[in-house]
Amino acid sequence: MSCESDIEQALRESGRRFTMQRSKILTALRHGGGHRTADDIFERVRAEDPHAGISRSTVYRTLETLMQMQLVSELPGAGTSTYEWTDRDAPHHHLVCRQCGAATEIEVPALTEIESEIRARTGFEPDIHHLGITGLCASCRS
Amino acid sequence: MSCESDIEQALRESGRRFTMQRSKILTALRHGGGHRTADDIFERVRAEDPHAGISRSTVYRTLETLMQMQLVSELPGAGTSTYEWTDRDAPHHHLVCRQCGAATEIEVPALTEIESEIRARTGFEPDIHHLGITGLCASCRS
DNA sequence: TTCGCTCCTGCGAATCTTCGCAATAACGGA
DNA sequence: TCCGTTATTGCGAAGATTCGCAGGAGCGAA
Repeated sequence: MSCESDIEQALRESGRRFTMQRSKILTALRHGGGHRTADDIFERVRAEDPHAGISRSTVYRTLETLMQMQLVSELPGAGTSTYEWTDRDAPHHHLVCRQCGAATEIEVPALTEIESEIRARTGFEPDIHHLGITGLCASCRS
Repeated sequence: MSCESDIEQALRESGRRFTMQRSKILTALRHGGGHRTADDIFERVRAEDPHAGISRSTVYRTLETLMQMQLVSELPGAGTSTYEWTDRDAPHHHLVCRQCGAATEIEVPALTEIESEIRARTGFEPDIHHLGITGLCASCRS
């Protein structure tokens, strides 16, 4: 799932359509790196091609769609959420400090077992690829 | 942490103040049961005593404060977040379907081990009492 | 009880996000 | 290539949440 045509196909297979707007949002998100806000993406797309019409609604709706397809994940933050391209090969989680708001990434392989435990017990298929875990960071604890 | 005076003390000990507004919000949240939206709480407090001034801002700020104290937890939802009183004696998590939005509760004792693993590895003190896990529910899978 | 330091609150404005609707455009089939 | 179906878009409005500021009120100390 790295090249754009794969995504195009994934969209088609799920009965969705591959549009110019989606393509640009995708690019902005994947090549923008790291965490981006919806507005960030909106401005980035608009800056690249001022003539290309794009609206904030579309950005939000596209992000919603990509999240449903598990290609993108959201990290709720104070005031504004950020979005991140999901790299299936390097699943990681976020530790978000409830005091200072700082977010750091972490890998927790053990969560995979919990994933299958939940699936077996409830029939619910959890996406434990990208969890937002709140807590108190090391520096705020002191 | 079940009686109101305990909460009053907890607030004081952390340098905060116990106010009329906080008391009412607390009551609305604890006796309202289950998941409540901010607006829900606002209306509930207002209905109980129309003369008591209370504003939406205060509801949001109080919820923020109570979350920092880990007395309340938030469950982000489509369009509106809901808040729930945290019962330390019965920790549970939420499985939220990314398709239909349905949320069910579940207990996952194994998460406790992960909690200490993260603490040991990073110095970050995670709150794994109340996780929102997205995924696909049993009925949406078929 | 009074005083003073701060934390809290209300208000209104700003921001972020969602929604409804009519117009548009993608995609499969003829 | 042309057409019809229907997902998607833009727009503007509505709803949800946060923010800044000035006034008000807790709570500890005297």
